Amino acid sequence: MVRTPNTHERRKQIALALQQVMAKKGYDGASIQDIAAAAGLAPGLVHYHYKTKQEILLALLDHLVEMQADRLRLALEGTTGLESLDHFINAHLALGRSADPGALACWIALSGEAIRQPEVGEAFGQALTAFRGQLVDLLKEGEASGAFKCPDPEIAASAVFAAIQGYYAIAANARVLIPKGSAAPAVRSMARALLVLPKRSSRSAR
Amino acid sequence: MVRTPNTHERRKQIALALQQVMAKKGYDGASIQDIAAAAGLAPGLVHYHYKTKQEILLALLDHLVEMQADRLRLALEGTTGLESLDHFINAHLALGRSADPGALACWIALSGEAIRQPEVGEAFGQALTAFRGQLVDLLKEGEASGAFKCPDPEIAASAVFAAIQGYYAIAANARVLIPKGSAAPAVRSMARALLVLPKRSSRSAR
Amino acid sequence: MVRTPNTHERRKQIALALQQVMAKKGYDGASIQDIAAAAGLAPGLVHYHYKTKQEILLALLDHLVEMQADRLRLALEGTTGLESLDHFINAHLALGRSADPGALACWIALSGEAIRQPEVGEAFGQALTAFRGQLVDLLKEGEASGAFKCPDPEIAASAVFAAIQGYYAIAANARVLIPKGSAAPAVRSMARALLVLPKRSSRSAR
Amino acid sequence: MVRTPNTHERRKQIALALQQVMAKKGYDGASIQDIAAAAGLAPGLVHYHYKTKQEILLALLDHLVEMQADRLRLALEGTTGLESLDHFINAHLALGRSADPGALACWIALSGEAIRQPEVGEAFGQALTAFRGQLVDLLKEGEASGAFKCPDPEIAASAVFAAIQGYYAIAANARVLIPKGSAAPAVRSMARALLVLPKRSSRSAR
DNA sequence: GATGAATGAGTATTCATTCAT
DNA sequence: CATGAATGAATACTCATTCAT
Repeated sequence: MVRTPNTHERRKQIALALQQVMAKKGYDGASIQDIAAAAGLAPGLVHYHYKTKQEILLALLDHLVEMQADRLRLALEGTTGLESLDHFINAHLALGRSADPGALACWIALSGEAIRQPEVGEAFGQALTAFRGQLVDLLKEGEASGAFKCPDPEIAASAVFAAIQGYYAIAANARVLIPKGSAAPAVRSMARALLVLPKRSSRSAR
Repeated sequence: MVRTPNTHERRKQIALALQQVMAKKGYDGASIQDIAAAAGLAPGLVHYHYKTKQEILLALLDHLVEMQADRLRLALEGTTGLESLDHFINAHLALGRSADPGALACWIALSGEAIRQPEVGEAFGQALTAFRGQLVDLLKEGEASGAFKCPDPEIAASAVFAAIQGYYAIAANARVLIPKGSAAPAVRSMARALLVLPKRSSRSAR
Repeated sequence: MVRTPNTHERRKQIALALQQVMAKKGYDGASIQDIAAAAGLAPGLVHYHYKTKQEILLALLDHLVEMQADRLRLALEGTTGLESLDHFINAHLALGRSADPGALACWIALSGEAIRQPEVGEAFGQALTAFRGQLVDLLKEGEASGAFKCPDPEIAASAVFAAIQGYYAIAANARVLIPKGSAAPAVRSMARALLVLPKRSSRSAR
Repeated sequence: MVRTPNTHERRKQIALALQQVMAKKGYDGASIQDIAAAAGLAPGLVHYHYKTKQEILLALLDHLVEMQADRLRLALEGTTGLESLDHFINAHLALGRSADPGALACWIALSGEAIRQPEVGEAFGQALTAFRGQLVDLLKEGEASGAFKCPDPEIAASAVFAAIQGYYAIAANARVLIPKGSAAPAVRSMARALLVLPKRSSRSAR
């Protein structure tokens, strides 16, 4: 387990370098030389750690998913019902404001690569599925706990998830179109349209 | 009258060939040779009609926008108030089902190119801006006509538009995640959460 | 003789367009489209009047030679002996100052093309030979008329001609290296070193 | 010490290959493939060592200038006054006979490229300026040492330099026009016309 | 592990030339 | 004569991948 402690580090280093370069040049535009330079490594070393360029992309996807999952775990900790839902939305829409400025651009670029590279497509699809799955679970739990009713959790989860992904797309390409700070509240409001809330708690969360 | 025989036709032909190829291979993956082959033309001819590959992409974007605008015009004809809003949503979410099968994939690919190619970014941003602008107008008109109240049309328009764009992203990459036929109704429901409707018309349209 | 009066005009027009473009972009850099544009003609028309691009170059060479020959004829008219020599030098070194600003650059470019294109090489060599031949004749005549003695007209002609051509090369690439107005007087002085003048006429001409 | 194994060598190898090809096909005619083939290298390697084709041309110019400078240094060693001048002339006019058979043709081709490629123009102009500068210095020293008087070293240097460059141009394109072995003596004679020599040393050197 | 030189296929773009109208 | 669309070969340059050291 402590064998070649370097390798793991190097791999992450390279994946992050791809993120950095890809955010500005896209996947095709990010040459191995670019990546190596961004990582401060010799070009030959990249292919020592990754067999192909695609492998780096998949590793980056993993990394992005993990980061997001961590953020989610933290956000959902100790929450239930509506609060869980709201925190899910908040955590996701924090992507644009997060530490990695290129993560958003990479996500959009990944979405494009996913269409043409089957392996990427599958991995990306799984990531989407997993996140949406959490949302479904969360809605079912909310219903089970009596926090709210949700006539069709599958449909509701997809809709909320779509709203989130859509804000990503707009934020990446035309940030001006999103009034500052309006994304999360708006999605939270819209989400409520897909639930039936008990009588007295109609205020939006935070 | 036969003066400019076919140059306009050829340009459209080439742009459509790009759409066809790009849907499967992405923008970078669509070589000029591929495009020419898809259009049934000699490779050299492509650059006779378009100076650069980017120009073809911009022409394709124009085409996609026009198609969508036509669809919208048709859908909005003679409608007002809530109906307008619903038809806007329906028309947009028809993209996936439309005649051009690759249009959706191209739209996602375009969104990626928009990030790295400034010219594309501007054009794509303008397209987004224009469509969202229609939504804003529509909400303001609805309010003016008393069909509903909309506390903040800018925010509401962005949110609804995000949901639409998000469905695009999911449809392109993980269609299974969207229960058949659920997209438009879900967005219409969510839209209502951002409006204040008069007493008795709370059923969804269409 | 009056048959297709247009053709002759068109050919000259095209050759001059080549001169114009070639002066700035060189021969390879001058595309048929460029030439056509400079001549204000449709691209297809160029190949109607000239079978190949090389033919235009040869025509341009002819034109340049004719222009220079005209200038020479004028300059040498009614002169003899030393005066002829001096006027030959003056006329040639006027090239840089002449009406056609690109002629000099074209001449240098031609000299480069002459090396790789045999047909151009032959034509260019003939042009050089012809001009130097005039110089030889002129020196022989001067000797015959007793104006001066010239031990070896072949050698002297080549040397004077080289000096002239060398000024072309320098003028085209580093005009600053030539003190204003110094070229012709310097060559005239140098030429005298290859002659034996009678006692009292050692002043320079013009 | 074995750290930068061969990159410098490769660059020279490639530049010399350009010289070889360019002498016969000119600069535009020398394709990267040609150059690689002439150097016995894989095509891709050329662009590994040089970013652009122009860079190779500039390297070749440097090489040619260095070769010539070496030849000059050797020729001028331990000489003064008239002898220096004569050796300068001799050394320059040895170019055609030198080991590199294509050097002359390349020089002419370079002169053409210098006109249209600004970077080449500057470098070529600097080379011309440097060589002529040596001539100016040499003339001033000769005057300072009392070997001869030179009323205007700037003008004289340009004239002698022009004669040399002119012989290049003629040698490259119409060698027959130069009687064998006549170039250097002729230029030496002409050079004297721009000097005032002390009474008794009117024989030519070498 | 690490280096950087090497490979060779791939790509956008240019262009002389042809040709139907 | 004239047009401008069409052709297909050529070219500089890029790049993922390999490999000797």
